[in-house]
Amino acid sequence: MNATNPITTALERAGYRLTAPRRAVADLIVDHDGHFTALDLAVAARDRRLGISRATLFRALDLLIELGVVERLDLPSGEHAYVPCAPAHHHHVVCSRCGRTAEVDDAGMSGAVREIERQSGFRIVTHRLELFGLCRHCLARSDA
Amino acid sequence: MNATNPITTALERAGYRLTAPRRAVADLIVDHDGHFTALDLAVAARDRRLGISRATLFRALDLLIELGVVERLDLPSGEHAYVPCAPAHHHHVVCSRCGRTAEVDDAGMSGAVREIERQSGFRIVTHRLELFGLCRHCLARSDA
DNA sequence: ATCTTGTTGAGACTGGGTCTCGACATTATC
DNA sequence: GATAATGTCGAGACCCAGTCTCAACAAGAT
Repeated sequence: MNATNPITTALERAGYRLTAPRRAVADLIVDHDGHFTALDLAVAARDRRLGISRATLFRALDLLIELGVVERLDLPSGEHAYVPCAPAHHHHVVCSRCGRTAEVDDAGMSGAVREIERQSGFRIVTHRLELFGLCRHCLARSDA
Repeated sequence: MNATNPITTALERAGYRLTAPRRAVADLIVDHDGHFTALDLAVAARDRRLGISRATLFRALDLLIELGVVERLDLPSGEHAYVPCAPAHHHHVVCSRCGRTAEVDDAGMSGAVREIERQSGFRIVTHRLELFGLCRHCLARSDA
């Protein structure tokens, strides 16, 4: 999976050195299906004996967030999680059961934002929308 | 400000004991203008020599969140903050400069949510929308 | 060969939040 | 009024997230 890892490619294209630890973190991330916490990553790294320090792990995450290929989520529980994604403005739909995520585009949000500016008198600069529910897969299973 | 503190009233109405520490936390919160962090509260409590332990402080916060009179915000920086609010579904607009917040209602969000359900195939159960920008006050000041 | 710069691991540190435990107050029960 | 059950409390240990510093090292530039 090394050759086609989109995270690795993004790092390379942005002019960062493609070091072994960064490559390893990128691989760990694409191997995850849904979202993951910093601890998840650390445990996975330890299990595979990758010898990546916590500092490096967080540094790599920061980098990937900056590049827009990973985003931080705030789960309703208050936990922080990370999710790999495409580097464009979008929102995340998170399955509360299995953790899978999907990205959705604007979907009429910009209209809502304008309405909110009118209501509040604020000038909105940025916003974050996170949606939680059940994915197709878990829906089908819970029907059965 | 004791008699009319809406947080105190909410606690009372929900059947919780109105103890001194809880009353104190409620007062600290309404004395804050915008959002505040757990640390802010702890420091304020220490400054006023209220003798409230951290555990009690977090317990009180949990309670208030459960009652819906306080909500947890996730600032873009990743910090957790709390904000007092009305116990109905709404969204928060946060001023990035002064921390003041406003509440806004649905504002066309339910339409957007339906559209997102269609796009993603998820059944959305809940969502969180947080908006960041400049409040009227800070806008006026930055124009000058 | 040397210098600069980017990256790393180790480990200390801060803050958020939870948990346990023993003490105490309140309320209900006898 | 005595007693038991329950709610709440403070202290302090504990765990996780994330940041920071520092010394070592590797790669590329000169």
